[in-house]
Amino acid sequence: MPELPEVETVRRQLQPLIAGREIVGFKLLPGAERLLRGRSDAEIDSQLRGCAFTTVGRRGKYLGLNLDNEQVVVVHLRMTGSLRFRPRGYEAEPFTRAVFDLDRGDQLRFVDVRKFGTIDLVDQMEEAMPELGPEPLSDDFTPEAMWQALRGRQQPIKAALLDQRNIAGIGNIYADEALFLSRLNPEAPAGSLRPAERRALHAAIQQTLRDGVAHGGASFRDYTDVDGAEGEQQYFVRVFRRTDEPCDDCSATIRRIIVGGRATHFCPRCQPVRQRTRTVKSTRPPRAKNARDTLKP
DNA sequence: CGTTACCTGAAA
DNA sequence: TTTCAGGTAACG
Repeated sequence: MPELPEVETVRRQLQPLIAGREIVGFKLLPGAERLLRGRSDAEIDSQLRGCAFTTVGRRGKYLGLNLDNEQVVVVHLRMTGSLRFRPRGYEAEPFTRAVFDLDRGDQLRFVDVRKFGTIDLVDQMEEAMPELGPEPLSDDFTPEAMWQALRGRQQPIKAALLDQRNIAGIGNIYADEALFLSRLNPEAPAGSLRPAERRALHAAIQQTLRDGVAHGGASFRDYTDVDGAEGEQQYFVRVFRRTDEPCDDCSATIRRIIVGGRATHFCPRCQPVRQRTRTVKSTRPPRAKNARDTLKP
């Protein structure tokens, strides 16, 4: 469920709540063994006990809860995970899979209906993550950096945006929204974007992610913040899960198709399939494209 | 590259 | 009863 804006919202809320707080215990609830990828909660508990949280970082959709012993708890919420900070005596919640017991009786709970989420304890955050593309809201995410990640790819631009090795943190909501804002057809080959389209996409990615953060993330189904409250971004989406509604900009009917195995929402009038610029003059097969543009760096 | 599996509950 | 879901790894 949570994409970059949702995870960033959690990061911002969590840090002041847990910074300086000591962990007095960690436990896994029955049936949630996969959460730790095979490690036992007894092992994690013994390592965490007596440590205190310091800062909270984020890379893509991963959260890094830093500890004062230089280790880091890396959390991925996947589809339905959420972290809840709850004061002493707060009622139990369904689908709680793991609990960090803190000093003064407060708890940090990992709640996750579908049990896809993960928690790792490592020395460096990178140890718990695959290779990820650039952070789309960082200073070094320039239009050139974006193009470096997408050039030469034949896959649909929608699929390329969802691939965390290209750009980190974009998921299904914000991919559809960024493509709508930049007026790009989701099925256009990623490597086919022209310079003006690249600039538009780059700006749209940053705008849609920043809007998402500003509205505290999108709660379509399961996402909640550390207090269990919903975000507001679902009220501002232009196409996502608005199938058959009229487009805000042109009133054409928003369509839903499957791209890269994921539901994809777009306006067929605002985001048309781009016409080929070259006209076919003979039956001779077309020449190969510029080799530089088809080679992966 | 697209498809399937991982899980479980809500909505159609 | 069937379909669908803010994600990703492992398939073929």
